[in-house]
Amino acid sequence: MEKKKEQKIYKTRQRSQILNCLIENSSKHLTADEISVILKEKNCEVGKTTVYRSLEKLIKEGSVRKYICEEGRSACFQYVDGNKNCHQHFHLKCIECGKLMHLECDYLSDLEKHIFEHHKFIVDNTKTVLYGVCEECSNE
Amino acid sequence: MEKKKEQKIYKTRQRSQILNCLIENSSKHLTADEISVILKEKNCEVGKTTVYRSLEKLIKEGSVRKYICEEGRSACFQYVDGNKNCHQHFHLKCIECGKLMHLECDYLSDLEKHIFEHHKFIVDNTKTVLYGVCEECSNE
DNA sequence: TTGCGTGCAAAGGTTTTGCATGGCA
DNA sequence: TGCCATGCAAAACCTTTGCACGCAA
Repeated sequence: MEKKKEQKIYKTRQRSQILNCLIENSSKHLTADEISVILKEKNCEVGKTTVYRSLEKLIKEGSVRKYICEEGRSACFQYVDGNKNCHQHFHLKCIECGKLMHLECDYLSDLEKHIFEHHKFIVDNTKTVLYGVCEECSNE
Repeated sequence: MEKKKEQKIYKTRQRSQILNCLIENSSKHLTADEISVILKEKNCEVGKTTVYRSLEKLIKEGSVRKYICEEGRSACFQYVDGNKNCHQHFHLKCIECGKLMHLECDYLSDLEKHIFEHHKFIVDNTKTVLYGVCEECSNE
């Protein structure tokens, strides 16, 4: 059966601190390890296993997204506010400095439409990151 | 010194078989492990270490590209014919069936231009893959 | 003969799993 | 009290590195 039995979700110190950390850093992609380090610095130590398991649940809930980052050695996570329509924009990530940019732009919304209409492909910008070099880094 | 001394490249059985394998599968993204398995099935066993080291050199030469794939557990590699201008197109990858599509399309070349002009970001479509769902999979 | 290439074994790094214990409801 | 959550340790993966030997030129 596809039906997975509803599981109750308990509210715990660890889970709220992980979520807080993601919210405070919602302009960035964080790795599981970075989350763990940030929390440790705040004296809110949380085991790595717990970080991974909490992220998994948050992803299922839809409040966090998982990205595959440039170096591919580790995944990155980012909070997305379910209320803001973060589905409507793309992300650019600089391969030099790691900066992440959210791109709100009509042209890009058209892109999705174009690809769907002309190439019959439904782009999922939840999973898509455009890699390249940002302005500052390209000035070097 | 930045100057790295020119290294001679030897022609070996392993290296040609790896390259052949990539060429024969140039419509797909292959992981290092998949390459190793394909070669084993052809009775051309090549050590994994060698696969990784050869890929590294092919990437430097520019005849192979490395992508970060969806599941993020392993990198994917793909042969690119230096003569065809593979820099001019994007790749779409279906997250359901794994199919990879090459998108030759003026609209998309404009995309790069747009992002550069309006957002000051140089997209590297060598590293960029658009994820989503292909036509066949979306019919299910 | 020279020095790059190969492959085994081991190391390194990230993520997952098993299991006993902790803690929310 | 019932169950989910936590965290340690260990396993599972992917990739890189060290080293001795193989082999192209």
